[in-house]
Amino acid sequence: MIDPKLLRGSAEEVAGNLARRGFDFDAGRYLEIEERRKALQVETEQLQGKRNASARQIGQAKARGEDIEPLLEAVRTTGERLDAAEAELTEVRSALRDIELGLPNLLADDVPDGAGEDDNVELRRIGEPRDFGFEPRDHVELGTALGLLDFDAAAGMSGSRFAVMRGDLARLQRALVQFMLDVHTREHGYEEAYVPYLVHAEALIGTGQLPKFEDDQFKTTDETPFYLIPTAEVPLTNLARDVIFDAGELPVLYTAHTPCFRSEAGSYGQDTRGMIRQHQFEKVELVHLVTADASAAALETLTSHAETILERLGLPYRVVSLCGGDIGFGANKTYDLEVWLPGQARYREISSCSNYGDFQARRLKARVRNPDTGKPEPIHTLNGSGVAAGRALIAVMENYQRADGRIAIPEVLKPWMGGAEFIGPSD
RNA sequence: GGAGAGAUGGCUGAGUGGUCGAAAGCGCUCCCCUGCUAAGGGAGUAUACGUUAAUAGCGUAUCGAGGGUUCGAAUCCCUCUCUCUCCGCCA
Repeated sequence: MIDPKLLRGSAEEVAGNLARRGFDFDAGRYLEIEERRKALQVETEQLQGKRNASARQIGQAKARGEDIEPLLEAVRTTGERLDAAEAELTEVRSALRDIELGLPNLLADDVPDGAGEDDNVELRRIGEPRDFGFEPRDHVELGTALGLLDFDAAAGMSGSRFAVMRGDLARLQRALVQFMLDVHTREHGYEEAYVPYLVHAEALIGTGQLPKFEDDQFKTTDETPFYLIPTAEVPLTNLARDVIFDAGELPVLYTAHTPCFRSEAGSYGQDTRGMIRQHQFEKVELVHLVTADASAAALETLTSHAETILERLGLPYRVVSLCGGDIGFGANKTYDLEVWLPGQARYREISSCSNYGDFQARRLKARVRNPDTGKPEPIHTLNGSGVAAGRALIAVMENYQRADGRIAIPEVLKPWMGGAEFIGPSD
């Protein structure tokens, strides 16, 4: 949520910033409703004050044993006027809230201009795509040939966009998760958390997935439905809900491994082959809760933590700064890490690291006490994948494949693979 | 799933219709006193919104959430959520 004070005071500037995303914010209409709200609120509060004063008088008169009937008569109309004003105020407030919840975050100044994916700016490339000396296969071919990856079985029970993994391939994904969690908790200072995978709508509103992206979520049919988390960002960031931190408590760094569930509405035909885009996938998530002045630097740190994983795995990748048109709803700035996939001969997103500024914090009422003023102020939140395990698995399969179809095991994963050198039939 | 009890400020805990945003204690902050320490005295100590140059005042709201009764609700009524105890079930 954008600071309402900023919206009121600088609606046109806000509209200008949001236009960089291709988002059309009708500042004039917003200000009109806001004016109405202000007038109604003043009126309502004056009437409440009048009513309170009268009630007090009546109480005192009654205590003195006086006749209160004339006083009651005097208040009679106040109540009706108050009810009417309150009803309209509620309506106007709700309209304002709908607008405010629908507004994406302001973009940081250094976000590149552009309309879509093609306008993203590559910042750096790390590692060289390997020269295989043979035509590299994609993960579907590799996994299926090994008998460890089975889309048909998954389709039989759950339909498309699910996969079954077996044996050493399933184990390799677990190894990736263990490796990532250990690096982040032991070397990067994160606290590991185990969190709910089913959350209420409020939690998703807090992080910005709702109300705008209802269609992307899976949810239950309960009267108050549960939503399956699309990312651990949701439960981890919600840990800060309604919290007022002392300045000394920040930064707080959380990590968690969870499955993620996405309905992938509107992505029909995209990435239908393989495990790139699934309804259910595993991810290790990183979340930072920081003070406002620290968030820009924290984005660099968080991104470097995700990069560490790719570097240790020996996977070639590049870092891209998303342009205004491609950046997510709640983020003010985003770096994507894209890993090289030999099977597709292109870089594909494996981590997205974003600074949300105070956007989520306002929705969550996540605050920090300013040590100078003593007043609570919104914290800043950041999150990034560190990294997506399903896609990391694909990347390892494709980058570590051998001519014989077996898959070498990256050095750092061997402790979790029983010391084996490769996945596949032994000779 | 069944039965019962509860939810009040940073914490403990009073408060069953009227000056209660809320006693008291603890904690915390500042000041005074005291030649260290301990003890003592005083003041302050929620959040949001509005008004405002103001983190000064003033107003409004908030005692789990939402609705209702009333001139007036922490207090009465309804619905919901959560916590605790017991029973059942269960990994």
